[in-house]
Amino acid sequence: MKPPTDTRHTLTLRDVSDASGVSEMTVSRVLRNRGDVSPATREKVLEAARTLGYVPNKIAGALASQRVNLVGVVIPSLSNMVFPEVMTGISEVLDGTGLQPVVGVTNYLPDREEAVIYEMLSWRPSGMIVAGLEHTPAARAMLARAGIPIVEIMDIDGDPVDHAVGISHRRAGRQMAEAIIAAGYRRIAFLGTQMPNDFRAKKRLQGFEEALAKAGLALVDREFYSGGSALLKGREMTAAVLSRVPDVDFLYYSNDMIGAGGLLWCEAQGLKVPDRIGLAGFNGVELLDGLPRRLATMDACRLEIGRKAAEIIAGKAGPEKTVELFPTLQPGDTIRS
Amino acid sequence: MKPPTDTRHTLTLRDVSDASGVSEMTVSRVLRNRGDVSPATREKVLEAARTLGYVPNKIAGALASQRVNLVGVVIPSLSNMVFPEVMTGISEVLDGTGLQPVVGVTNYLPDREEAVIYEMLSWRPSGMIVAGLEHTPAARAMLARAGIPIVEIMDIDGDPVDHAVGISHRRAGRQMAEAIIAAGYRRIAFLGTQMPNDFRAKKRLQGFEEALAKAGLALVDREFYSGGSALLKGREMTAAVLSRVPDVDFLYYSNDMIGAGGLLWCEAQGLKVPDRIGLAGFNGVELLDGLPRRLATMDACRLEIGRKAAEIIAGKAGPEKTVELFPTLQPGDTIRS
DNA sequence: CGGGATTCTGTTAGCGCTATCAGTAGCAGA
DNA sequence: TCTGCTACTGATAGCGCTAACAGAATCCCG
Repeated sequence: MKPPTDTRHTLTLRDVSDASGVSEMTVSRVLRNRGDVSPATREKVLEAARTLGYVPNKIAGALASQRVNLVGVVIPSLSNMVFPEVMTGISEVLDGTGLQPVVGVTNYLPDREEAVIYEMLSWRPSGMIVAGLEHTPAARAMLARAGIPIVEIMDIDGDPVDHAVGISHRRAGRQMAEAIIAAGYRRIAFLGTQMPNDFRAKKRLQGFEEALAKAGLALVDREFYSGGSALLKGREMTAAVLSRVPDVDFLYYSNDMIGAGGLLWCEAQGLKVPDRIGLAGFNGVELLDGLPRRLATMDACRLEIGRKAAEIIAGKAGPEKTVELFPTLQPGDTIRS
Repeated sequence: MKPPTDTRHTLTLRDVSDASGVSEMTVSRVLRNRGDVSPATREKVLEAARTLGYVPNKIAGALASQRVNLVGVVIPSLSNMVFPEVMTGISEVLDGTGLQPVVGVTNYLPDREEAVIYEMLSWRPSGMIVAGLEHTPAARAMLARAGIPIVEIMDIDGDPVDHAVGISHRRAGRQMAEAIIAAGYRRIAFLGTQMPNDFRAKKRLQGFEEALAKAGLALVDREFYSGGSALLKGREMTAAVLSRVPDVDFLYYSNDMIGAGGLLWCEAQGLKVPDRIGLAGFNGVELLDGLPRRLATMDACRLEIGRKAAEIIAGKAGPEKTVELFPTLQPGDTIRS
């Protein structure tokens, strides 16, 4: 066993093979734990690899074996609490499988999404998990002919490329509206993000308005925002709505953060919640547990979505193409009962 | 120009070359925008690539060119607001450069970090950005001999492998303590995470206690938590401290989320903030803007850290090995002035 | 109008690894 | 002793792409 050659070129299998006196092939086998190698040889090789500080080149390995242990995950944003939790679910399941998630962020921009998908596919991952069902035609086409499992997550109201795991946002909106109406609220306003490409928020609003219409009602006001601290925006928007429509009796927020901001504002104003005014959000974020009063919400099954999607990629799932999850309404303390 | 061959094998340069009647090399040149190609040929090739739906194989390209446009980013967690903002800074700078960040999450586990670093290095990225200065010896060694720029971020109190960009957490803790003492508080408690591997929180506490000691003071109480909703934990811990030490007059939290929880709790209890009791957190998270009263905090320069780190990787920075940033203390409304 | 530059395209030889198959021992059973 | 295994190791041939150079075609200017 020769001493480590300390030249400055990056190490290859060849260096380990030289150092341990066996063929490159045998080193490769040891390092991948594949095929039979005698314990003595194995030890010798590991020792050499360790002292050299050898790190295999997966690029070459992947090219040779036509196998890449990467799973592309394409999501719109990391800064709202929802996707990190999806990631947690994905990691949990992938952890044992040798598969590794690689995250790409699109900022809700379709062109950016297309670019990210292209970039990821060019690394020939073993699977792709993409948020949403709406993509550019080119992106859809690329995914369709990639020849790997594709899972579109979060939403099932639409036509998936391959697999889909998620909830029906339209139905979620409808359910919330029904609960609100059943609780006797009648002058209802909507407060949400001004994001042309947040299709899921849009579908929730659609479902919500459908259910209102069915009950002969319509939104008495709506208010949109974009950017900034969601909590703060929630306060501001709530103030705006209440000054425009003082007798509004329910505020439906497109997400929990602005809802929480609204709730804090109402409390500070001394408005009686949920009697004088009711509130509801969407997502079921953990943050709500810490608020003085629990905001009504609907959990989006984020962890479970991540898990199921990863199971499909890992080949641990059944043959169903679409997995629908059912969010539960958490009435909290902001809808009267 | 032949019609697309619709066999089910994945496309290669060869397919595009066949379809467009030029050599593979020329196709490669067109697709990478490198070298001179006549406009006519270029158009022909692009057309063929487009209709075939060709996606280049970066694995092969990277192996051949010995260049990988990936930057490994290793961070402990995605679920606290701090790292997403660092990511934003990184993406901002990397966006124009052709470099792409790849995120790995360690959950504050050193062994996990070592594994993630190994995995990433095996893809031969162009650079690595790693949170923190504390790593396993093996991880440090791998980074040191990877032959690529390494940037350790967030913290500069220690010995970097290569570059470091961050703030001095020890100093941050000290500064906060000095401000608190100057404001006349004397019975000070600390509330933080029970994470043996959150070295930065630990350093802040050290600095904090040093400054207290210098003023002849010591913490009157300390309370730790792990897991769960930070906001909720903040409430619970605050309640616990106040019941144990009723005359405590300042609460120093290791992060803004638990601080916010504590603040909400104090308000709900009718405790006079900041006269009866003062509060401070750490991080400067956007969320605080939405609270009824602004928590005193210290921003951690997250965006700027991300930007500077990316600039170093992209070769857009000066030669300095360590970049120290200086957080500013934001007294908010929870320290008396 | 010829030498040399310029523009464009093709040929060749790997990048560092793994799949595949071909050995070489060693050993049990006939 | 020979056959037939099993256990182990090595030689060879790519994976799909790009660097580097070589050649062909065109152009420029004195």
